[in-house]
Amino acid sequence: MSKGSTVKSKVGRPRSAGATGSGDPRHDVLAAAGKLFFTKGVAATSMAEIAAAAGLQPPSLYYWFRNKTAILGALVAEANRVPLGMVADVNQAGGPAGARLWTIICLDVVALSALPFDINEVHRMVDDGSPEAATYWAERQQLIREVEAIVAEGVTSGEFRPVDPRLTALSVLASDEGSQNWHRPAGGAGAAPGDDGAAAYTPHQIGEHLADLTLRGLLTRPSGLDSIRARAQRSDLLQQIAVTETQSAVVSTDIR
Amino acid sequence: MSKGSTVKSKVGRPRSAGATGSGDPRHDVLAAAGKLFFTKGVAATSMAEIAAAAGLQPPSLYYWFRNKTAILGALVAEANRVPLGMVADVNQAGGPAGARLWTIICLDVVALSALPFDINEVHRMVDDGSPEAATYWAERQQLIREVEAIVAEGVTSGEFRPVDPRLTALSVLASDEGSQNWHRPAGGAGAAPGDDGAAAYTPHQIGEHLADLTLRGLLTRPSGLDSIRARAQRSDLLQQIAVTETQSAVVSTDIR
DNA sequence: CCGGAGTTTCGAAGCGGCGTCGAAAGGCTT
DNA sequence: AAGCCTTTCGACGCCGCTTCGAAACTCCGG
Repeated sequence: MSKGSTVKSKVGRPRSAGATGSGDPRHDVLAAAGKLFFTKGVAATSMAEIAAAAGLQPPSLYYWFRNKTAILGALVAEANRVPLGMVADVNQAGGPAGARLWTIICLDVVALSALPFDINEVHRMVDDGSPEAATYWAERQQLIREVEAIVAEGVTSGEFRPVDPRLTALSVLASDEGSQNWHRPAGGAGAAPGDDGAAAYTPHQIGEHLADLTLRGLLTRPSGLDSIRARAQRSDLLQQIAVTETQSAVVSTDIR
Repeated sequence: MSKGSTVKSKVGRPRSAGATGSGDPRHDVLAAAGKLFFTKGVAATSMAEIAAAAGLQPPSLYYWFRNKTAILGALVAEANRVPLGMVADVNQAGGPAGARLWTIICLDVVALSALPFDINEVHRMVDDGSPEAATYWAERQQLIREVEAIVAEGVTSGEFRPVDPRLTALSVLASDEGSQNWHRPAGGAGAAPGDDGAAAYTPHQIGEHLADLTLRGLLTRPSGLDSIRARAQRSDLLQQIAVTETQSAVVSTDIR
């Protein structure tokens, strides 16, 4: 076994079509799959299409990935890890729970929107017993717990109303995940067929709106929202939004 | 053509298995499909399984429904119509925009939770050009517009902060649709595999929590939330929740 | 009682998607 | 030159949705 990725190797049977791509077939497959998942949706994308886009015949995909779910799994790995890392950064930066939560909501919306697929579609495809499914769900549970902890902290400090932290954390993530597909080409729930939809809004706008709405709903002293926004904007964490936005959609960074 | 539904007719070729069910095959198919969609999810349910549960062979399904999407479409018809009728009722009952919106959010969560399938799964399956898809999306657009109108009304009256009505309406519906699957048996995003999940909460609890959070985020005078809750609880509209909850899941009322 | 029309069901088969198997076609090492 | 390893592919099986045409029965008119 080897699968010498990131190395442009000349070993192995040559392709029927001339060699195309970067020299790292695994990366090419993920890039092709991400692009197709983005434009057509996951279920509507066939292995044959992915193979063709990657310059391979369909069976060759199974040398690099166990099955279609594994391809999705490799792309999905980002889906929780990016927000999780973000939460860690925000927590390390410190500050009141309100400011941290505001930043997290805003960044989470942008991060989810930047994914090459609708995260809701993933929740249905990855419900088998595969290993990547297990890690995905475990990481997602951790993300919920992290948000829950921040909410709980805000409640005990008196910064937030006495809400149920777990329920609130779930609500926050549900909003984020529900809004991330408004601007997708393939039948988004907001940008429905035959309608202008919500494509007019940028992920950044949506994130700020959602963060405002949620925080104002939580704060004991709603007038504190302005200072929270100010503090969050000052933090350089929001600068990363620009980065995340540009690298969007098409899996430019290599998946690992 | 006839398809004499609701009539227990003795015409037609007899079934290989003895005649089972209510005498209305169309209804039997929908009931069987609803039950299976609920327990296994839509994608994981095969036509053969639906046929078996309805006491038919697979091809016979296509006498009553054009295809699998049509079965889903018949079940989905409720998904928008119930909330739409509810919004009409609430608007007719009158009162300030805040109280109406609170009731709508709460009822919408309960109504969506009572559906025999995950509405998010529908958003992906019904993106073809079929007629029931068109009506579904049209009705959904109308639901968005109704909520948007209430928000706009609250904003102009000064009851709500000056938010973007459309963005807010989309956020509200996104939350509702994101939370409706926390208590489903088949891989809900909240009640994830290998975790206690959010199954502990009833749809009613979730709805009230979401309504509180959203309304408090919108109200110019957050302290008004208490009176809104009181007013909403007084309205007999909430009594319908009990009804909706009992008739849940399994498509007891005949679909038309 | 007979024959045709209408209704409902089914068996056989097509098609397209995912995934497997074993072999083929190269380079690399000895 | 002879293996060995890596990568790719062709042929194939299986399962899902769906179509087609015929079968099986009732009903009704004569």
